[in-house]
Amino acid sequence: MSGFTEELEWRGLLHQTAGAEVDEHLKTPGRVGYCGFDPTSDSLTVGNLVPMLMLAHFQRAGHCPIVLMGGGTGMIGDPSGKDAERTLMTAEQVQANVDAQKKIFERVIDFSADRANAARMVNNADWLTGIGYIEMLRDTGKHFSVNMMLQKESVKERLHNRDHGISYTEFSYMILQAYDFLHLRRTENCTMQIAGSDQYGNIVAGMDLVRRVLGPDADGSFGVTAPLVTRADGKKFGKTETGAIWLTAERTSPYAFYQFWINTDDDTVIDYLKRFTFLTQEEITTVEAQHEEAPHRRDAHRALACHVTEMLHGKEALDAVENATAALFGKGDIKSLDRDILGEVFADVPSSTHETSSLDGDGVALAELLPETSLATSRRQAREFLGSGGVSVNGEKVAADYMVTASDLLHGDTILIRRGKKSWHCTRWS
RNA sequence: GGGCAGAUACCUAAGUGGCCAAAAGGGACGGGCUGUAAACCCGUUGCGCAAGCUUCACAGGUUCGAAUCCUGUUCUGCCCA
Repeated sequence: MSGFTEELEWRGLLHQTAGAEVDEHLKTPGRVGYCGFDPTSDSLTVGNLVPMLMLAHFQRAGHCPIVLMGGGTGMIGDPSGKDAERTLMTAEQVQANVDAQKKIFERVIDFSADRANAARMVNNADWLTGIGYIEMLRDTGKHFSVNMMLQKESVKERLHNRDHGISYTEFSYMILQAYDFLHLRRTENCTMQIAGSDQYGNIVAGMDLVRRVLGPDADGSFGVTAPLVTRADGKKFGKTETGAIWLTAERTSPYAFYQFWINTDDDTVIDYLKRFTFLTQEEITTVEAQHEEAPHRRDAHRALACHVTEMLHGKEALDAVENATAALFGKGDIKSLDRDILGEVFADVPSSTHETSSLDGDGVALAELLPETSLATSRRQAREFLGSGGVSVNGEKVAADYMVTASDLLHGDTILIRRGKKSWHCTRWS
């Protein structure tokens, strides 16, 4: 086995390969492989992390990764796995999203030019938008059999779905993606396509096109897919009650991001370490042993959250998040934190502002304050939480009839309230 | 186009004149046990301190009284064409 596929294999990132003798092909360093990403948003989610990391491993194995931004195909929309027709985006929107996503890729893959196998980023809008319709039909469409296209799972599903159907536009998506592979083969000598398992059909379509156009004598082309990431409870990976987990701080704070990983199920945490970090097999074995020996220390969870957070948000953000975590969940005393640390720790926590004057005299009943925060939606609910002893002020549990007064202020302007074990809210007073 | 069935809280779903703010389960949330787990146990789950108020697709009507009966509207599913 080649270094690349072997690496993917033990990490649980290898689902299928396409093309004969992939391993043989990959024994020669400097091969070129690509993976496509959809610029339908200005960010990417943890679900996109798998193909990103596959490219990273491809690069680490000595090959040359290409990130293909689907600026052109993104204007069409892939029917795979979508139950409804996509709304089309404007060229400007797509370009803005491409620019935003590039920053994320730079965190995971090495684009620095001085490296021999530096990663490159290309945008298929550059070649797709210039092609004439007649040209496309003559040179490319010719090689596709509609009968075969109708057999594809992604198309079939939509064909049988009377409510949504599939437009001619989306039906053509496969041709465009196949064309990408051919184009990259011609211009970059790219022989490899990497993607999630749902893209297998599209990869094969691309390989077919390359073979038909370049002839059977040309060097082969290949594909590698990763399995779907699963969760212990069977729910979709990367989604929480509050929504998807994004890879940029603007959409998902580093704190929330870290929390997402640290809350990983015991049953999957080792799998995730393999898939989402660059830790070596030995390192993971060590962590696994620690985890089995003393699960309450949560070494595996911490290692996972720590590595992934550092990869995407940097060391500085990780430090801040770990400080915050220690203060919020550890033994740390909230009251003794100095002003700057406090500000940092609670930067990502929901907050609200209030009039300091209302704290004068007897102060304000906590039952009345809670509905004004993110912690309770009504007074009734607030009393419920207070009654069951689920609320703390500045880290200390309080009674149901607790009155918040000026003496609770930390550094003169902040009062921290916690509901339950994990929900924090920061009230600021002025 | 014709016929039939349905629309109840976050979801599934009971309720078919007063005892209904509305059963049950799931989910979610709080407490306990723990490891910021899992499993398990307890509790809460329209608003209000309360009297009470606003809810059962929407709009009217019958009645002392409606989620429940009547009329119309919208939407959904199924069957025939």
